[in-house]
Amino acid sequence: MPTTRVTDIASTLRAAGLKVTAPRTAVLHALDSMSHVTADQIFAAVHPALPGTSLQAVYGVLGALTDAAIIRRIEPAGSPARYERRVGDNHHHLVCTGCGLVADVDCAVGHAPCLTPSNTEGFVATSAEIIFWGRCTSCASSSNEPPEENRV
Amino acid sequence: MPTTRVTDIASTLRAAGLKVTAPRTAVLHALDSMSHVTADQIFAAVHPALPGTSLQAVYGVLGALTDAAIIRRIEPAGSPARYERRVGDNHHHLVCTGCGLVADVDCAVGHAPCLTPSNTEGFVATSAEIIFWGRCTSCASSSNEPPEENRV
DNA sequence: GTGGCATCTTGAATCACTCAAAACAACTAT
DNA sequence: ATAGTTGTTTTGAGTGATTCAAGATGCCAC
Repeated sequence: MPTTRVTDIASTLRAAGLKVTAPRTAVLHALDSMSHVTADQIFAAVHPALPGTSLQAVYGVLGALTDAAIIRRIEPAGSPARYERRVGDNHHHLVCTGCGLVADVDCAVGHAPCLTPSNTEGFVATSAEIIFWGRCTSCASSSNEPPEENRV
Repeated sequence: MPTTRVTDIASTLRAAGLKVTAPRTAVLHALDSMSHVTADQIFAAVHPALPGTSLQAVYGVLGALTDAAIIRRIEPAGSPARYERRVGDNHHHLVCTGCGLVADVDCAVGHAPCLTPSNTEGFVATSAEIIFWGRCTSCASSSNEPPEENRV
């Protein structure tokens, strides 16, 4: 469970062998209150408190944190990459075809049942990624049809 | 099973209410011999026979065919969109993290077992998309580690 | 054969992201 | 505490994939 305390953020970074910097702390802090957000949204959240921070720095931070498995990157079709702090469990995502909202889903049956194609065609599969496409509450009620290919 | 005969391609298009044009026929024909290919690759395949065809036309054709559910678009993270002619069944994909190769996988357990989050958080899920990440035969044997983040 | 409208061509623009060089700042060792 | 080393960030530019727009073309219905 991620926490909001700066000290913990610092030790998380250090544990991964990463230097503790203001942009990194700010990005991780922002990801505690937002989830499934884009680099732009994170930048917008971080910028007021840390006006010197550049968008490229945010990209760099997100890349480093993703490589270190501190955060997870998800890339639904038609959407810019989104990031979340929940890592290490096998959970999946619901994506609204109307507004692009993303929600978490725990794998319904514990450990991935149909998710073991193992050696098909010589492939060695190492992980499975599932995206459920549907409509979120407000999109489902507000309009029955998506307003003109309003994709993520 | 898609067929190669031009007549059948024409009737497929007409059945979807689409006009039968040279670019569309050529794209569908190309997709009979290639699968999981990018717009660029399709353009390259189509261009020699139909030199007047533009890349934008290929994008347009692919969009129209995708909307008409004649072809399927898959967008693995980090890869440009890929297209395949196999539609209407629930099959999924293996993507090689080394070279980007994509292979089909039939859902191992018939009808999507862990794939029914149904109404989580008010979401109404309509379809599930699975991507298995792994290494293809040649990438698995040629090198044990991916050569420097050689992502799709 | 002709008209109407979908489709294609041409050209430009956008979005999300990456690359590169130089300035800077964390951690390490003194 | 201080200086050095090296990883990060800043600034600025560039790229790939895709989309947008205006006008020309050509498919199909009549």
